[in-house]
Amino acid sequence: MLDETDLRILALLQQNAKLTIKELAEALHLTTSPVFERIKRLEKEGYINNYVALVNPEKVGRGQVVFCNVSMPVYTTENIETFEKIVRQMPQVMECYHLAGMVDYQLKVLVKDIKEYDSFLKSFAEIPMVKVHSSIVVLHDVKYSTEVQL
Amino acid sequence: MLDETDLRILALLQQNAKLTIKELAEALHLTTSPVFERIKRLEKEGYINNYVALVNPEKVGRGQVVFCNVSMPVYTTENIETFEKIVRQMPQVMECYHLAGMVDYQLKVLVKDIKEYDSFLKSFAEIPMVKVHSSIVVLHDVKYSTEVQL
DNA sequence: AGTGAAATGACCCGAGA
DNA sequence: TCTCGGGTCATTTCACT
Repeated sequence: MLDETDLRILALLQQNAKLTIKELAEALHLTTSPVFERIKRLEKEGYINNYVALVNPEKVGRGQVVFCNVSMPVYTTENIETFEKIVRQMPQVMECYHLAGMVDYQLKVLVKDIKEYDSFLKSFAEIPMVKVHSSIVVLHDVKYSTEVQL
Repeated sequence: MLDETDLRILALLQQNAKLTIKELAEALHLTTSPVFERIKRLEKEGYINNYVALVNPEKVGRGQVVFCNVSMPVYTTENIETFEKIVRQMPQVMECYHLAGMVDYQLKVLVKDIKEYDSFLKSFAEIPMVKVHSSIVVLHDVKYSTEVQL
């Protein structure tokens, strides 16, 4: 599937998507054509999902992270589907995972401050199939990376 | 600080960093020069941290997410600094937050499977100032977004 | 799978409103 | 701050190895 060159391309583009094909080619001791074709292949085959700009949450007033743990008392396929669809549409929810634990879901929510989290929770309480179990406030971010180990 | 045009540029680049300045200019009914200058300003002033390729974790054998909750029994500045430095260097740890809760830290760990998480935990156990409190296995990902609400 | 070259198009920087 | 125009450089394709 992937050879050493592909992995190196992925590693470099995960760190900096603005690298030019020429720069990548130099780093890999190749010309631009094979690098170009490999990138297109990695995109087409789904190794690269997307290229994005990472915005500093603090600078745009979304510096507070809160984890929201919710449980689903009536655990049906329909409830699961409906809830997950709603969550995917909530812009404050950056991440959501279905857990094998005491609570069913964990949501990572990005807000301006605790006051804004309070109003988020109120709107969240309208969703009938889940119950908020607990909220955990983040004191500070230690690490945030989008770079998958290869 | 930021006007409506800046916010629209940030929103678009968060969704797709491969948009050309020309495409952005068309979307905003401007010419390329002001768009170019605004982007440079947003980068220089720290609104845009980075441009990255998002790699599909499943495709490269890192499809299993596990949350690792750890506590720090001896809570000193030195222990905090040392631990956070170690964590930032661990490639399996994608995210780490200092919490205001029952446990002191939550780590989001990306591994191939539970077997690999087991070996991660063993190496983690060598770190003297923390104690693994619990591990929560993810059944499936519901949402993962890097797009901050503007 | 790779090279090298050539056309197309994007980026970037002036001058000017 | 914006528009316009042009020089420079990157991307993309193609013929060949």
